[in-house]
Amino acid sequence: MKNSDYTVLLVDDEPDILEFVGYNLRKENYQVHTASNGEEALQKAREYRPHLILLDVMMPGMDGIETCDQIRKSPDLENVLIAFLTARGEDYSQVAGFDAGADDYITKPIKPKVLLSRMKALLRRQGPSSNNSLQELGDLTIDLDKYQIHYQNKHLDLPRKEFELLALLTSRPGKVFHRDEILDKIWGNDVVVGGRTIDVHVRKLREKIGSTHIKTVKGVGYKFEA
Amino acid sequence: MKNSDYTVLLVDDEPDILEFVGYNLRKENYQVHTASNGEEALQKAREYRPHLILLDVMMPGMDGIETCDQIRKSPDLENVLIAFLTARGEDYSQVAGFDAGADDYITKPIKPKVLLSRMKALLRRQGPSSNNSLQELGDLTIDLDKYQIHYQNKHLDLPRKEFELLALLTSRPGKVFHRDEILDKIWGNDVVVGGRTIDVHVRKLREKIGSTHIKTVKGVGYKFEA
DNA sequence: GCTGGTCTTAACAAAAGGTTAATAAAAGTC
DNA sequence: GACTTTTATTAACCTTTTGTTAAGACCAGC
Repeated sequence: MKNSDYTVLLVDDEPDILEFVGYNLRKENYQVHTASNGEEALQKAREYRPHLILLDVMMPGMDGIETCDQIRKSPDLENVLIAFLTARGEDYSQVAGFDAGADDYITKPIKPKVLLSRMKALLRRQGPSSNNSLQELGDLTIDLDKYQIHYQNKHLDLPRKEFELLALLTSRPGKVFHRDEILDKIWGNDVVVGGRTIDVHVRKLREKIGSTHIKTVKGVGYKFEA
Repeated sequence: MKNSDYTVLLVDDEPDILEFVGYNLRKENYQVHTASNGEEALQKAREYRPHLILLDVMMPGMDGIETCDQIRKSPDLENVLIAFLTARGEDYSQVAGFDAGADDYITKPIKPKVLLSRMKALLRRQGPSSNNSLQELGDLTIDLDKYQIHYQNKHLDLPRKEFELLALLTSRPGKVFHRDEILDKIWGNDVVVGGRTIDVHVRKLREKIGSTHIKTVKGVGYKFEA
């Protein structure tokens, strides 16, 4: 895996740092995005899915620790690497940082060689792993491989039929699936089940992911809405 | 995973350091072994298979960098975590250390809180994915070459089928493998075995590595979870 | 050909999931 | 507003799938 395959999100409120570090990273062919505060960091992390986030601790508004916390709480981001940047010798925040789930801690003033070495070590350890069987729908993430969904920061295993039904509906958000269509796709043409079977599964799903997502279209069928 | 599940090898030529750091680690319930030079470190690393080696850089004879190098060259040890201990501000050796394959770099004087936090971060990250013939999954290490696993500080030889099954499941942690898929990959398309064969192997595995790791997804198959 | 571990099978037990049926509620029709 | 049709909700029931066990078949190494 080459450096150019890695995306780094650089977060600092000082433009000088963004420029200096960004320059050094780009020189090594890393894909670099920047943010200058915690909120922006979260938003860009979701947008660009970086492999590594370099996160300044001291920032106005949401500081680095809190940002890190938010990231770790977000199921779709919880596996990203996070390295803090901070002034030397702040032992307390160093500990707090690791407790918040940081993977490394790099002291300012930043020396490019040291930074790059540490990054290499971190990224090497991470190894190549990516999950593109994920389907993201707002607060709901569906992992087709794992038969698992993330909802409100929780992982939830679903029974087979429920999962298949949800996966079907979410495969084309907004589209109404006729009851017959659902029966065909999930039960098969030949299998005959009673009229209320689908409803029961829908109900169980609604119990788990809230009743707003799956909408009834009377006389027709069901649809998923984000 | 508790601290007491982790084995740490502490290497320094100064007895004071060994005692001071050793005391602090043991207080946190880590399993600690010590060595006072590079040769001893290598030998004890092979003997105890630590999760983490804390390695002083400046030592008489074989220094830390070279020791690290030797460790990384040794196939059975190449995946162990290594953190260097050294006096502050030696940037050159810091870079050299990472180049030699270190995972972290901790400056003396050592502050127990900082050390413990860094260790925690390192050990936590060890969990997901690494790509050699050794696969590390938290408290479980799978050695594809040796048909052997390492679980809770013990080496365990597994029968072929059990091992292959485990290796398959852990090749993509979290992914559900359908029973058909398992049969295909381990028994081959053409071989026909009875319906309970997989279950029996799963049961034996669970007997050996605990029942939490391998999860049943009813109607679908099995998955491995750290 | 023994021998000891490994693998498969078969029978039964247990669990989990799926379906049904009865009833209530809601939406559509006239 | 009364009637009809469709969907929601329950909980009990039943089916399917998996867990467990022990016995015997298999196979490699000696």
